[in-house]
Amino acid sequence: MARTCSIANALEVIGERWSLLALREVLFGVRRFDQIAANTGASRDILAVRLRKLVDAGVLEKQQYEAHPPRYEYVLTDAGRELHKVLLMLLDWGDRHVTQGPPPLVWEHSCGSRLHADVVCTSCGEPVRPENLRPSTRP
Amino acid sequence: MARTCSIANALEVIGERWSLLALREVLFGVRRFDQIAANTGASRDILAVRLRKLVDAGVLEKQQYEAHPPRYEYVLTDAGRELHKVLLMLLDWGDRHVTQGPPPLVWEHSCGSRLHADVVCTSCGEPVRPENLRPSTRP
DNA sequence: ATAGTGGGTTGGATTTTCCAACCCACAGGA
DNA sequence: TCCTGTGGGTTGGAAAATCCAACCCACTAT
Repeated sequence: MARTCSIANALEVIGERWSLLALREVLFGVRRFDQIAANTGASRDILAVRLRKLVDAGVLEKQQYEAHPPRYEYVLTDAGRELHKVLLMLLDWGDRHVTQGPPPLVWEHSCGSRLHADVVCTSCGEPVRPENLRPSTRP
Repeated sequence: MARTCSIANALEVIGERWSLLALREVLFGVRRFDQIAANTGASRDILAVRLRKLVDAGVLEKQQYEAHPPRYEYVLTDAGRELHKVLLMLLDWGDRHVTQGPPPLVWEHSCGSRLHADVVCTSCGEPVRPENLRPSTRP
């Protein structure tokens, strides 16, 4: 039987094609269907399916911003905002190991510097390195 | 035109179905085709395609471990090992926002504690929060 | 009256994915 | 010798997902 783990569970929600790119756009402040479609390159029908699923999963919310005609825009829930860590790590990995040349997009941190993020162990404060971790299943 | 960014580039390499689960297995020390197939649930033909792509992309390497008959196992390259950060953030997000009940799988850090990771800004050392970052395109 | 906008939905073609079965080279046991 | 098992795949055909262009509807602005 396949291993149950929260990576697999997370990917059930956000692992389909276009989902993470749509969430990137919303995190960047793009809220509207047409702009999300244009900026991601997703086809409109699939994007509609993805956004519905993300709303159902509690990652996005539809907010009405106009009454007549009714118009909605997409905003992140708390759960959606927490995805910034996943996106940041993906961006970092892509910059280092996939993208040729300088990064086409950088993030700025409120401290004023261009953002470069480390993953550190909450207990000991040390940066996490792959050789220092191992999986263990719960009893 | 769609936005170019390293998130999209990264997803070109590792964003297809089963790729990240296969990499999770290799990071966990599972190296062989049959075991990766069993632990992920991927069908064998698709898994073969994914592993080939990951090898071509420089994320995995095939290493011969037996001469007659020739047998290979999959190991991570440096680029592949760097994906532990992405997987860790996905696991954390899944634990918090998708998985019901206690996490089915936890990681232990070499410092002895159950791993809980923070993302911190390399410059100022503060934990990164979504409201403190914004995208900026390079000139 | 006409054009444009926002947020979709529809139909049909194309691509992916799934699944079970098969293959091949070799090893071990009866 | 024959039979069984293992590791790492490949193949064929059915089922599902995706792509694309076109359409729709309610409204606003010109």
